[in-house]
Amino acid sequence: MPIAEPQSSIPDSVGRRVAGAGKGISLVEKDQVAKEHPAREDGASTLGMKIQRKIRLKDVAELAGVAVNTASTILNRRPNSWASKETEARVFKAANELGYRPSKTARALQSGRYHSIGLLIQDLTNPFFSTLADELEAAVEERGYDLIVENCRSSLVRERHLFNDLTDLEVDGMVVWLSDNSAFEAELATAFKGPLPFVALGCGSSSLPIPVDSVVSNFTEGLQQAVDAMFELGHRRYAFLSALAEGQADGSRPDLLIRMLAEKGVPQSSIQILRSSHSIDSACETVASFLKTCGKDRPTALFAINDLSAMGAMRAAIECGFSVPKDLSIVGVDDVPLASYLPVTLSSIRQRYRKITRAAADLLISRIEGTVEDPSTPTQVIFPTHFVARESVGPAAI
Amino acid sequence: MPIAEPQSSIPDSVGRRVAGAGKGISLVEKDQVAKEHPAREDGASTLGMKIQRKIRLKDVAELAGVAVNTASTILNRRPNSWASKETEARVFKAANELGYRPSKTARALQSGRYHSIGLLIQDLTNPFFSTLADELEAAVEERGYDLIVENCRSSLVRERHLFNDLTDLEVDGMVVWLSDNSAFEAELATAFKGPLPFVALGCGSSSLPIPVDSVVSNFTEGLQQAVDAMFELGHRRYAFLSALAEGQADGSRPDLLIRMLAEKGVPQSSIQILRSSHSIDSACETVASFLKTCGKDRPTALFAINDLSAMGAMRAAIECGFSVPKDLSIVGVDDVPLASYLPVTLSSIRQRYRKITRAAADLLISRIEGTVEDPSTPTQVIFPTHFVARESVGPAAI
DNA sequence: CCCTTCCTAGGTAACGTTTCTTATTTGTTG
DNA sequence: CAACAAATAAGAAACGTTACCTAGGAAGGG
Repeated sequence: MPIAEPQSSIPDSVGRRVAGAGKGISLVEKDQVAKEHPAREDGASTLGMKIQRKIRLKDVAELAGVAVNTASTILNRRPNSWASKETEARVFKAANELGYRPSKTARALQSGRYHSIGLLIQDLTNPFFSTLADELEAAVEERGYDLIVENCRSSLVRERHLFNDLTDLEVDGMVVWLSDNSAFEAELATAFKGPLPFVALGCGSSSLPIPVDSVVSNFTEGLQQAVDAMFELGHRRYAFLSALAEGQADGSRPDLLIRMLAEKGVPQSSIQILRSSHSIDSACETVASFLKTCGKDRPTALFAINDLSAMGAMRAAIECGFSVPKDLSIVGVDDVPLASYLPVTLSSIRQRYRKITRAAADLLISRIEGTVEDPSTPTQVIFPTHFVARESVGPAAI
Repeated sequence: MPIAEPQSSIPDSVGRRVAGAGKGISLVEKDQVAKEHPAREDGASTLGMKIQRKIRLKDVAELAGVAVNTASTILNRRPNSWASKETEARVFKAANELGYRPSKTARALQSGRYHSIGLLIQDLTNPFFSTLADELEAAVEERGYDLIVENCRSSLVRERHLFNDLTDLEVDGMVVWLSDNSAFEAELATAFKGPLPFVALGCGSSSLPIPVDSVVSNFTEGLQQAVDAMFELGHRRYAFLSALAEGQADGSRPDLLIRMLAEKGVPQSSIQILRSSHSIDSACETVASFLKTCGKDRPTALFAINDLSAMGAMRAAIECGFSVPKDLSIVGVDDVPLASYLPVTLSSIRQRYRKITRAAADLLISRIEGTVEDPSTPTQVIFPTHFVARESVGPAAI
C-alpha cells in the first residue's frame, strides 16, 4: 500500500476500485465521454460496462488543486517535504478517492530505480532453488524490494545467456547462483566492474574466494563431518554422484571427498565417481545402472551432489532391491525441507538458507543503496555447513 | 536477441560489451568527458575503469545518421517497414556496434504492453506450484512473454491483497491459482470485467463452472478412479486430510469423497476429516496426532488434498510405527514429479501440468492479443484427471 | 522600510521509447 | 507537362513519473 497517510489508514482496497464513479473523472461509460482523448480501448470488455482509465498523478493533483510535482513530493514523503498539512491532507484524500496507484514503469523510467532484484537460478523445480527463492523473496521484501526469478530451466546456454545479458533484466541488482562459479570466472569479474550490483551465491570449498561480492557455504566442514561419520559407521567403499561434466557444479567436490577419504586410508580405487545431470530422473537412472553392474565390491555409501540427486539415488537403490540404509547409505547436500519428511529421511549436508538469503539481501542492498564502505573491494561472506544424519545412513554391511 | 538482422546474425554478446569504445559516444573515461551530461554516477565501480552509459535508441540513430523514429521502426520490423535496404542495414549495423538493448521500461510506458504475464500462486516451495511455474514459464516464453511469479508464501491475506491489486502488477495478463476459487467468486467476476485479462486455474468438481476464463482439472474422475481402486482393495475406513478451513481449498472435495463412498455403502461415520494447513510439517503433525489417538477403528486409507500433504501424512504414519501401505494406504493429488521417486512411491490423482499450462497460455495470450472470437463470454477448458496407483496403496489389512 | 530568509509551491525538463502526423523526394500517369 | 501517388523519412507529441530550478509571500532583522 504505497499511499497511506501517516495517521489514517486508507479505505479498503475493494472500495478503491469503484471510487471516483461520481466524480466524472476516471470512468468512461458506454462511449459518450470517450472522445476527449483517444484512450486506448482495451479490446476486451467492450460491452456496456465501465472501463476505467488509468488514474494518473495528474488526476490526483487536479482533484486536490495542486501541481503534479507537489502531489508527487507529498505522496512520496520526500525528505524536505515542505507541503503544509492541509495541502498534504487534500492530496492524500484525492489519491484515496481516486484509488491512485503509481505507475512503476514510469517511476522506473524516470528514476532509474526498479525496486526489485533478480535471482538467477538453475532450476525452479529443484526444491533447493524454490526454497532459496522463497527465502530470498521474503528477505528482500522486508527491505522494500520485489524479487524477480530468472529460471534457467536447467539449460546451461540459457544460464550463460541470462548472465551475460544481466543488464537487460531491469532490476536494481542480481543474486546469482551459477552452476559453477569457476566456469564463470571471467564473466563474474567483468560483471563485478559493471554497473549492475550483484551477489554470487554458491557452495564453495577451499578453491574460494572468488573476487566478487559473494555469499557461500563452506562445503568442506559439512563434508568432513559426513565423511567422519560414514567412516565411523564402517563404510570403506564409496560412490560419489556428481554432475554430468566438471563444469556443472563446483568441480572441487569430488577431489575434496577423495582427499578426505585418503586421509583415512581409503584408496581412490574404492571411490566410484558417477555422473548425471541435475535432475532426479537422471540421477536415478545413473545410479540404477551403476548398481546393476558394479558387482561384488559395491559401495556401501553414496554421496550425492545435492538432495534431489540423493533422492533419485535412493529410489534407484530401492528399485534395484537394496535397502537404504542397510545395503546403501546415502548422503545429500542442501538439506531441503523435504529431506526430513521422506519415507526414509535423507541425511544431508545442511546449508543455511535463511542466513544465506538474508546475507545476500543485506549485501546486495547495501551495494545498491551505496552504503558500502569500500565499493571497490568485494565482500565475501562464508557460512558453515554441517552434516545432519538421518535414516538414510547406517552402519556398513560387512 | 531482439536485434538481429534478417540475414546476418549479431556478433557475439561478450563483444558487445566493449564495442563502441573507439567511437567516443557511449563510454565515459575517468572523468574527462563526463561533464556534457550530469550522468548518474553509479556509485559502485568508480575506480579508474570505464563505466558505460546506457545506450539509447538516439545513439543508434545518430550513428546511423537517421532519426530515432526511423531507427525504432526498422529495429522493430513494424508492418509497413518502408525504410530502404541501405538505411536498414546502417541502422542494424549501428545497433550491433553499440550493443544497443532497448529499454523495456520505456517501451512499456509508451506502448502499454509489458510482454510479460504474471502467475499468482500459493507457495513456491510446494513442488506442485514450482512445477506449474516452470511449465507455464516455458509455455509463455514460446509465445514471446516473460513470466513473473507472484508468490503468496502461504499467506491468505497476501493472496487477497495481490489479487485485488492485480492491475498494480504491471503485466499484460495474469494466470492465477487461488486457494479457493469459490471464496473469490465476487472478485473473480469483477476482475473479469476489469481491464486486465486473466485466467483462473484450479482443480474443480461439479461445482464448476466459474464464470471467467479458466482452465481446470476435473477432480471428479480421478477421485472416482481412486475410490474405486481403494474400495476394491478392501478399504472400508477412510481419512481425508483436507485444508485448515473450508476456504483454503475447493470446499467440495470432502463432500465429493463422502458421496462417492456413500454410493459404495461406506457410511459417513467411517470417514474421518482431518484438517491441516498446506505445509508438509502441518500435515505431518496433524496426521501423527490423529493416528496416535484414533484407537481401534483406525482408517486404512488416507486421501490427502495434495501430494505435499500426502508426503507429510506418509511420514507421520511411519513415525507412528505404521507401514505404508500395509497399515495405511495413502493417495495424494497433483502427481508431482517427485511422487514417483519417493522411497515409497506415492499414489496420486494426476493433473496434466503441461496441458494445463499450455491451455492457460493459449487462452490468456489470445485474450491479450485480442484474437478471441467473443470476448464477453468466458472460455472454460477442463482437463480430466486420473488415478495413478503406486507403492503407497495396497490391500487393506483386515 | 528594505533586504534577506524561510516556507510553500509551481514550472519545466528530463527518462527512452512508440505513434501519429507531416514533409520531402522520386516516379508515374492523364 | 502538370498533378498525383508512392516511397522514404523526419518532427513532435505522447506515456506517467521524478528532479531540478525558480517564484511568490510572509516573517524577521538591520
